[in-house]
Amino acid sequence: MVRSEGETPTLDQVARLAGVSKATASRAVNGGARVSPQAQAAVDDAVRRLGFIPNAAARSLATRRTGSIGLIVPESDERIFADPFFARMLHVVTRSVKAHDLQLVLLLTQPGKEEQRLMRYLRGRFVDGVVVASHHRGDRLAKSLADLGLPTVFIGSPWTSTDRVSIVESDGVGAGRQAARLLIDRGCRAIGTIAGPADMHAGHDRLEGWRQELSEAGLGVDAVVHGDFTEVGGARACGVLLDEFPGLDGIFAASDLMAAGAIRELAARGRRVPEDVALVGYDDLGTAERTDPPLTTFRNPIGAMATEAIRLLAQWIDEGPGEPPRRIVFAPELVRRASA
Amino acid sequence: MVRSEGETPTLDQVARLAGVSKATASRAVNGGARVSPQAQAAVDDAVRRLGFIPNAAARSLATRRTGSIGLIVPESDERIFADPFFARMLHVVTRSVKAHDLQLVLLLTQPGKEEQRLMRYLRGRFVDGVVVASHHRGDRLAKSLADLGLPTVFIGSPWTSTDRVSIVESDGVGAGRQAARLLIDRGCRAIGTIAGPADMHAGHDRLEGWRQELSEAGLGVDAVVHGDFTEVGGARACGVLLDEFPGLDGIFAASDLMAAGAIRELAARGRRVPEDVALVGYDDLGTAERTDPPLTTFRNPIGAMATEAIRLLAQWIDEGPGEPPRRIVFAPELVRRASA
DNA sequence: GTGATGCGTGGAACCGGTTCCACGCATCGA
DNA sequence: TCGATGCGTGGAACCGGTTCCACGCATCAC
Repeated sequence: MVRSEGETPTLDQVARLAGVSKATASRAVNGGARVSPQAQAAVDDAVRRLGFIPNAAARSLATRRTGSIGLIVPESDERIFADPFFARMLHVVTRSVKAHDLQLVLLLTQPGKEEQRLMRYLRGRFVDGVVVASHHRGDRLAKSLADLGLPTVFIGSPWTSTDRVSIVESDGVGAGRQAARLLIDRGCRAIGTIAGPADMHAGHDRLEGWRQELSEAGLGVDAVVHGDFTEVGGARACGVLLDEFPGLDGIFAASDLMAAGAIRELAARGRRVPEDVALVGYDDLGTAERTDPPLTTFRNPIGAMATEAIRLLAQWIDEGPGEPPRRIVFAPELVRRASA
Repeated sequence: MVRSEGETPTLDQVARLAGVSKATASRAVNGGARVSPQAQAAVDDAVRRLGFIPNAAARSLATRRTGSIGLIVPESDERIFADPFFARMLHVVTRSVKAHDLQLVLLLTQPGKEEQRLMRYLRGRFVDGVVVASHHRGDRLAKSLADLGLPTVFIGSPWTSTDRVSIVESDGVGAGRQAARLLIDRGCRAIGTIAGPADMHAGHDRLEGWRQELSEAGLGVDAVVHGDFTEVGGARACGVLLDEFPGLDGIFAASDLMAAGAIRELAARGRRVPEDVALVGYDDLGTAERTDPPLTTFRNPIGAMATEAIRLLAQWIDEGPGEPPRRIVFAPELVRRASA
């Protein structure tokens, strides 16, 4: 390289070395529409010789684009790391973001807390848009983001419904119904559920579907305990459930991690799965195959949701929201194993 | 707010509304050195009324600062999520970065792969500096970053040693020595080790210390198997070790996760811990307390290292590297529990 | 009363790109 | 031969801030 140490070459230098104007150099660097082959070659050569990389800030300032998007996860980091849901999510998002040639900025925030700080960051236009995963009831995030006019896609429906953000979600109600139906069909008559946190849609919807199906079948819907999507919480919830409803013969847990906890608790109390109590989980992210017995569960379409979310966001950034913002629903797929 | 929807107010508008020049408005917005109380008040008021937030790109362009730093983790995402090391690291880094009023950009890359893409990003000056955690032998990262002139702090020593990056590390050799000494002192005479990956300093150093201490004590140093820092890998390594050296009465595992695997394998073979085989781990990030028996281990000073790394980096960004870049070593602390 | 000092201020240059627009030139159909 | 067309090009404005510097004015010591 020609340039001296430490100095970052500018487009001006490239242009001069290539013997063209800054304008032409800029065009050549960006794909080269309306640039003659000779000019293109000269610029390419100069870029190589100088080791030129466009300055991000300057480019952002002119184009009003940063080329990066934020992933907001309003969740404590303990949960983020404990729950395979997020690992899987991050994995897919990372890959998908690369495919669109974007940079991912991970924005971890405690739910509800530090919203000021986050919004200040977003107002500074550090990112072109955001994906929000794991929304909680109290959060005013959806409205704040919409007010900001920032392209936004939620994975999982936000509580404060607004028609100014796009949403990608899975059919939790349908899964809840299917789970209940499956337990009913195998002969269970006293069916309980370990629901997710009441302040999250994922918890709410699966519970709602379970309720609907049982009600229509004329069965009781009182055996409900809310867990926190962790294994320990699942075990505890299962204990509470069994104390109150000793005759339970079927349980739907809103996540595999909680189901795994339930299995432990059931084993500790000498109840066999599925002979004494049939168990259905939700997620199918590895955990379900490793429990004993392996869990009958629903495959959470995280991959599809995350991919679609990034696609929608990229499209929105490029072409506008496409009136009105979209809402896309994926159906979780039942995976039968031994637990029910 | 006065402004119309969707339009972002600029400093120019603030200045006009406050009846001062752009220059004065800028000074007032940034802490207000050399600004009269009246001007300050007028600007503050205008900022509030317009809802002004400085445009990040423009500010970056002028100041040559972005206010964000990158955390590079050259590791597959499975490991990142499986190993509590990273969870803890990310937790501390996040908090520490906030304290310095910086924004964290998480840069996950496969070790060795995609270096082109990463370096292109970094050359674009999206971040003011980087912290690198978990460096592998093959990576040319240290040299590339140094060549770039980007403020860089490694957590854990890089292989390609260069004096142009700062390093924060823990004393792995010392820990290895202490572990060996402890096993010798409790009477072990056939001591093996499940080392970390040979391509990582964390693996190499702890092994080296173990070797030194045993050699000086006149004991054999042949019982070495390399694991991959995972639980499954630890169990497998332990199996190999026991097959080759059935008389083993002490093992030093370079991570608690691998030690946990070793406990499982030992149990499966009917060997009691610590009666038949004494076991020392490394990390003490929760895993060690939950094994049966609880592990004697070393507290990996991740919190201290991460905090110090961010502090060094922030200082470097503000005041230059402070000839020459620093190297800081923390001593892991022995935590005695039941396994040895 | 005078010159030195210092503070608050605004004009203007600057950071490093992108893009509008006008212009010159070659090509083409009539 | 002439005017219309279109392509490649460069000058210059622009994105939205920060900061250098010169200037006016009040204060102060002598």
